[in-house]
Amino acid sequence: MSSLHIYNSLTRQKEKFEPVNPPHVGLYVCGPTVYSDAHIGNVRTFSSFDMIYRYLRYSGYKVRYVRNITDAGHLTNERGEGVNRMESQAKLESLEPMEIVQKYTVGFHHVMELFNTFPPTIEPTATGHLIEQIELIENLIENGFAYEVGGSVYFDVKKYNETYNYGALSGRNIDELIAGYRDLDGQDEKRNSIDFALWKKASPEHIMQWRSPWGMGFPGWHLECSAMSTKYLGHEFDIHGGGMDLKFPHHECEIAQNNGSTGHGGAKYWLHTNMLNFNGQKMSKSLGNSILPMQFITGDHPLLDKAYSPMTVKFLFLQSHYSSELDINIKGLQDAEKGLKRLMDALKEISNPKYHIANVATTALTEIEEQLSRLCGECKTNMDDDFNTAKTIACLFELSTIVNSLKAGIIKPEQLSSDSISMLQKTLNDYLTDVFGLQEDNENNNAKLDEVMQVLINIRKEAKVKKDFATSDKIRNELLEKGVQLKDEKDGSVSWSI
RNA sequence: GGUCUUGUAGCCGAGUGGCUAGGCAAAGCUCUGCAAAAGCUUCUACACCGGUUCGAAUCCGGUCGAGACCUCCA
Repeated sequence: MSSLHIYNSLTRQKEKFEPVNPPHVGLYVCGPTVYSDAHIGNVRTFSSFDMIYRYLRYSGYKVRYVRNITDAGHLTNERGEGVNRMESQAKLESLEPMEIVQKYTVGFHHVMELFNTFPPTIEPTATGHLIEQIELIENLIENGFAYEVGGSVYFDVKKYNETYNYGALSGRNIDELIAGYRDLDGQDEKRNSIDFALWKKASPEHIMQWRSPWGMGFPGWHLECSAMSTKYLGHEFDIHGGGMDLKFPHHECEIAQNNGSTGHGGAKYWLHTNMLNFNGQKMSKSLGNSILPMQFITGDHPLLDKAYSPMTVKFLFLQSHYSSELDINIKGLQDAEKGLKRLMDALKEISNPKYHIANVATTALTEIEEQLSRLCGECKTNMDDDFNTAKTIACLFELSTIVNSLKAGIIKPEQLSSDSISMLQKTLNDYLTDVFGLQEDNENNNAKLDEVMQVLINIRKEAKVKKDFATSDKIRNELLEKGVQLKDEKDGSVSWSI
């Protein structure tokens, strides 16, 4: 079906992508915890997986894309007294926990829509799958990989490691982990410091707690993803993704839970997207320097010089590889804005019907056609190589140069058959629109505004005919001050853009 | 401390041992009433020191620097 190769974190090498059950592909991505606003780093991760989802579909796969919503809250401190995140934030804001969940879920969806990402095909919540999670724990206890102590249940990592390899994904070994934990106190109930909670007993004041065979409590941090990926994608599925920061312990624990309960590790391929920095500094909730997506869009942040559209930010992401760390800064945003405009202008230009006239194909391909054909083919080759969007974009820029040369008359229409023109248009459109999910900022697509602009353009045209350049320049300059740029095109027409 | 990643031209950022990444910026030219846009041209780098090789940005070793995870985070 395709020659896609992806870098598998589990094996630490690039592998040919062979779905368990083609043409179907199961994709699971660890979603957000909805107890605060999603920040721009979250958006990078989910945009990356959106691109992956889109490209898999574009390649002909039928994808079930599951991305969870974590709404149950986790321990802030696994060794400590078990503060439920959802609950503490709720008290702070005097809201019901589920109100917070609702508020931030809606906000998250809104942001993802602004960034033009597709919703997953299933978006399960942790609280909606407590039965499955409890069943999973019972299963693990039965299989001897979990033990109950005083109303809590822990995963027995040492026991697990006798049969499986805890650390296969993250490259850690349990002896070192135990050694590393030694100086930390409060390992009261656990058999070993590295054991992790599957179910945590809740104290009476916890608002979010549920009935279980071990008493009232709440599920452990890693449990929901195992339960829900198994439920919707099966014991063995194709791709599991998430941010690099989840590799350990979260994904390592997930694999352990999967193996311990089903005998299978879950996903065949593990993908990790890398972190986003701002001005060279790590962006994180704990450092308090995270910029919210809406702040980019409004420009309302002391570190930003102006507003940047979601598409500009997304394009900046796509210009680097998903597995590379990316530093976001003003210069980069400005560059991305210009670069994206160049590509979108080229797409708009080549979509003009005037290029799509029946052109007789010559028997031999012209030099330009050969170059064009090569570039279009390379887009796929590059994407098949672990979703190399940066390289693909480089090809698209080169295709744009062909479009612009055509527009400028440097390349003559005779040099390109209508098939070549179609291929050029299709490639730009497919990758920009379908695979990358980039779109025109809708300000440019207002019909009424265009009518108004035509009035101004006509007045200016008349002034120009009369050689009244003072008036014509006044119109152009004052519009520019308002952020609208007029361009006198080669063919005598005038175009405008915001 | 442990595990891992990384160091590429003014900036960002791809790079499969030998062939121009690309974008932005800068300079020149062309086009234009002037602009803008666009086209062409120029600027050609791989932290440092060794090694392997006919040949290394790419592989290996070391040094120095940066970062991530090990603790809530995508």
